[in-house]
Amino acid sequence: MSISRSSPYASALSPEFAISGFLAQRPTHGYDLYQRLTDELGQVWYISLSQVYNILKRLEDQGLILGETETQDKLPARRLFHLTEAGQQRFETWLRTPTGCSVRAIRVEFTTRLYFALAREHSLAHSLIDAQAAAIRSGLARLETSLDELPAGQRFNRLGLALRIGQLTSILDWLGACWPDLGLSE
Amino acid sequence: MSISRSSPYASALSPEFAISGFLAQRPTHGYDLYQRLTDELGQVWYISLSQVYNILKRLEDQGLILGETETQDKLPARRLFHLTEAGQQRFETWLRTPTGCSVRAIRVEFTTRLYFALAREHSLAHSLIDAQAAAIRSGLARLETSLDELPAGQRFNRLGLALRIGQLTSILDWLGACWPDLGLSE
DNA sequence: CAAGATATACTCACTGAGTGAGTATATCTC
DNA sequence: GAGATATACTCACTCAGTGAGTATATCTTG
Repeated sequence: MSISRSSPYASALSPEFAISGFLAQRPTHGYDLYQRLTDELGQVWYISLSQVYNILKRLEDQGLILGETETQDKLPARRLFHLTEAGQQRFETWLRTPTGCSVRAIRVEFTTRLYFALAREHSLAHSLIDAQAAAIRSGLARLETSLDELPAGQRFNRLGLALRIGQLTSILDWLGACWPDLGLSE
Repeated sequence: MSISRSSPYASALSPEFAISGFLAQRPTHGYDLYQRLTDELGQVWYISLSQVYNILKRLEDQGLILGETETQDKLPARRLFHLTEAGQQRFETWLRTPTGCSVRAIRVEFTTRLYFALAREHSLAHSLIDAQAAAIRSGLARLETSLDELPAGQRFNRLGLALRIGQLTSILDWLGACWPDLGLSE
């Protein structure tokens, strides 16, 4: 019911904020959320129907969403979920906070954030892109320093670092291109 | 004890094969495995000590490894693990099977495989790199086809695909450079 | 030389990720 | 009229990953 201990996870590695985002647009039920996730964010999240229900259950237990059963004439009953005050606030905060510098986090979390920012206001999306690019540039600088400091003998760790640097650089390029790609250039 | 149902996971997204790999080199205990993971593969896997023990427990339950308690004079007792026949075979198979085409899988799984291949025989590592590059090239071709087929209206999914394509391309570059980087050119 | 940090070695209980099978009805298709 | 597909959700499970706790031995430092 309530959470005495806050979640141990960064927890943005699951589509829970995507679900919150859809619910922020309008209340809806699990089945529909699943469809929207696969239709609109299918290239970002690969998720199963039951996973959607798992997340809904957790969010409800944590008091971030609330569901009410709605019976229908012919079709199965369904539970309409909406964000609570707490859930709304959590989502708004998330929407404006830039992602950390892990490749996976950017690939899925930032992309999701961008999606909802675009649906909200283009200017928000624009500032998110800029902030994210800045975060990556500083992350890259740190990684490059680590690489310089890693002794040449640590061949394997150097290789791993080089891979991460390449990945981040390619994300940076993508960020630069994504504004025009969305057909919104200035 | 035994597993009636085989694991539902691709399961190479956890460091279990890294652990198996160290055990294939010589039997050892959890604490040492943790240290080797962080020292030698620290840029690939970021793992906690208890997670190592979790994995050891699972592998033992699945009959892939076997532990024997060894008491020491002054220091705490420890459990020396070694691969069973099944575990040995599983590792050898894994070591020779190229990774799928997900960015994360390549970043962590392939890199781990390369590490153990290098420790074994350079020629094995060489053929792994070639096979992996080929797998990525064909994955890239598929993604590019999908991108062509995605209607222009699906802006967001197109963007997601473009990101993945960029990531894979950068991995491909890295693969091309990694042989010389290891100081083993030719 | 005693107090405290660090190293050795592992256990336990927990939350959350993710899967797959199952349930039940309604509508669409051939 | 039979069978596939769509709507809508439940349940039980395995595995990922964290954080706190236990207990002893050795190293460090004032």
